[in-house]
Amino acid sequence: MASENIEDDKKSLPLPSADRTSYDGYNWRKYGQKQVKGSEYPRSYYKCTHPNCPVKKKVERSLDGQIAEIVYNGEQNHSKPQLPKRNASGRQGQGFVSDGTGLEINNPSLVNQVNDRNKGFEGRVEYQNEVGVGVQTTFSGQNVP
DNA sequence: ATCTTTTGACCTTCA
DNA sequence: GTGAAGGTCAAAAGA
Repeated sequence: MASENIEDDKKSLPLPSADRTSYDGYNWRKYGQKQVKGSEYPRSYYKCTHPNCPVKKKVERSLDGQIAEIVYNGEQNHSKPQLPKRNASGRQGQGFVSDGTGLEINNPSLVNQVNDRNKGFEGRVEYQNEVGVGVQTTFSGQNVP
């Protein structure tokens, strides 16, 4: 594999997942695309498809098809969707109903900032990460004094 | 039929 | 108050 597959073949995914863009465990719906100044690449805007999910995601790609920058806005208020969960008939108890990733939902400062539309703050900045348990909270800028 | 993606226009914010 | 850049919404098409 030299370096192709940039915009072709989309029906040959041996993996059960990776249906949407950058599979990170959540479902995103693209709601816009704009070209920002200073960058030759267009920026894509995604929003969580869950109800009551004020989570937004900004994704910028490079010509190589690699993620140049991913900016997450806000936090998931609900757990991850049940993807590879096959429940045969006769299921009742749920011993593992909590988040499958262990993502914590307690960021008053972040929510406050986002809610107040604070400037000089970009919520969370994350780079290409793997799915499963790669959820680190990296804060950029300054926090409340 | 449902859902997602795509594009244009409009709105918001900062200087 | 205007301009520019960025951000968001809506309608239509495709899968």
